[in-house]
Amino acid sequence: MNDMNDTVMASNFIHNIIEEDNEKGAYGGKVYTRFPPEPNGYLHIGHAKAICVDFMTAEKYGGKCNLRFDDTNPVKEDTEYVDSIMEDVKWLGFSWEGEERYASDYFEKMYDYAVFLIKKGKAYVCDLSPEEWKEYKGTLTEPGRKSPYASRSVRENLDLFARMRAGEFSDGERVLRANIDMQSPNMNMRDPVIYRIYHATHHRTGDKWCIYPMYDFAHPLEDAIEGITHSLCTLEFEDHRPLYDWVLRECEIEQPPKQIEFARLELTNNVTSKRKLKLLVDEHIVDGWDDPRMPTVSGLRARGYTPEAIRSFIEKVGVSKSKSEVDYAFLEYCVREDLKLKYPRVMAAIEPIKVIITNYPEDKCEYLEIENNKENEALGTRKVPFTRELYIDRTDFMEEPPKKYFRMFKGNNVRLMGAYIVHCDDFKKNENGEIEEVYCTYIEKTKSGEENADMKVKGVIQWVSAKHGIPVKCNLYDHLFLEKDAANDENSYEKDGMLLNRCSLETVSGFVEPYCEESEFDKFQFVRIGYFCKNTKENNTFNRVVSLKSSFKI
RNA sequence: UGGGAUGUCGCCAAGUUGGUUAAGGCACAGGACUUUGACUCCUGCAUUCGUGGGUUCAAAUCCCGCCAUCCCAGCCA
Repeated sequence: MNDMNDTVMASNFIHNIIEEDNEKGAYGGKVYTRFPPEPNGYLHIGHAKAICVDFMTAEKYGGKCNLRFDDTNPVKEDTEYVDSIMEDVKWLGFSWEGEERYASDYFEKMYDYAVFLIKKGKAYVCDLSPEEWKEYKGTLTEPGRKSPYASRSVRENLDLFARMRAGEFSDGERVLRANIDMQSPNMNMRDPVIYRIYHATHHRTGDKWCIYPMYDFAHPLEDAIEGITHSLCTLEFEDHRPLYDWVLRECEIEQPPKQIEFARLELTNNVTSKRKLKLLVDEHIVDGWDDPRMPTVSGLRARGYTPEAIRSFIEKVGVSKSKSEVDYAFLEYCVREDLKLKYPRVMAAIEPIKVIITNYPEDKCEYLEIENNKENEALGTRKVPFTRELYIDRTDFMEEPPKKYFRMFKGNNVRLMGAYIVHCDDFKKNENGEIEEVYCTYIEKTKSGEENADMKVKGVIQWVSAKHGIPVKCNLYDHLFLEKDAANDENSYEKDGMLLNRCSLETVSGFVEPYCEESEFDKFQFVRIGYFCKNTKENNTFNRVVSLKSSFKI
């Protein structure tokens, strides 16, 4: 259709379904979706997929998307989460249709529908306790038996249900069940509970209600009330679809929405379990839900990831029904891709080692003009102070270089990015045998534009003036590596059934270039460092994106 | 023989009204370029579509059997 110019054809089976619907004229060609979180926690990268799928599907077909808080369980939910969810959705760049919605706003209507079902003989009040119900409900392989209360008269059911609402019964004493089929091989269809009693204060309706609808009853009605056409959800609700359709049919909804399930997003070495993320916060392993190492939307934001990068990631991953786990490297690729031309780049020495240019005057300071982003001239230049004492990244110097190492080592020449070519003469170690200082001499007239500038050197490294550099603390990794990856790491340890990689929790102190007054440093968000990776294959290099925001946070 | 779903390169994932050599991206490898070993640019990377049969001139696509994995027995969502 409109993707002649799209370089990437994102795979998405939902599009096919919608296009089919549109051809048949279903829903009058309209597409109306919704993102329906339960306000009981912070959003993570997995939710980001749901958000993108819901909003982008609507966007693609010129439709609308609601934000709806599915607040049908007062004991689990809190307004605390509502704000953070709205903030995260907005940050991802989406606008929902009108005001945010709340399932609790439809409680009265839902109640009416329940009464309607009772009148049709499609729902009954059941007095069985949860324990007793277990015996009636059967198992996965054995059919269930009808509740002895299923035969109550409509009149009695109406009366009892009204009294449930009136608060005459205590929690758990009675429920309203859908009257469907105890023989069904689908457990969801064996007379599921559609209303239960909770004498609890709801975060929005307060004490107005003491009966609350169950998800399976409430959700299809919420969708119907809002005029949703395509109700997108994750795979585990596949078994619920017959019930979803049953509710809509029995409630005689005219243009019933269609539930479509897709696989949730899993990332390698990341957890998206609320329980585990909460553990990290509670145990102070991280500083909070928005710690830059967390896979939460707010964590990603703090880490310096852009909404554009996350959206493009979700699009590229595609939407299908096969359970999958996407390589974290793919997310990183999308972030680099988005950041590449967008932001100025500054130099840094994350694990610093001091370099002294012995033939450079002690009191001299040159301000060298360096491009902010070689690939995007529009980002201009900045002036970076160059002095006799510098810091370079520890990985850019080696006492005993392996074969193809062509950065700094004794006897070698390297280019200090944007500055001189220097010759490494010697180095000094401290009592622990660690490299303490490296001594170099700069080669004259090798600055950009000077006559010896084209002198060939194989290595180019980053540097920061020791006098001017700004100290930062930085995570060794930009996110937590958990579980599988940690299992391969000798430094990993277990915490409440969760494997953590110690390295991922450690921070190092380093330096970044000073902000230059004229250059509005707040726009310099990212430091890019190419260096020898200590933790993967030897001689392997990679480019790391570090957010200064996250660097300062720790 | 509970029910539902999924299985295409290390990771995602097109392709499923059967029709030449099975898209694309990530990762990886090799080369060119390079004042970031990045970026960019070339090149390579599944005779094979979970598996065994069958139908057919022709199957990843149709049929049958089998296997593997995931989900379902909350008065959670």
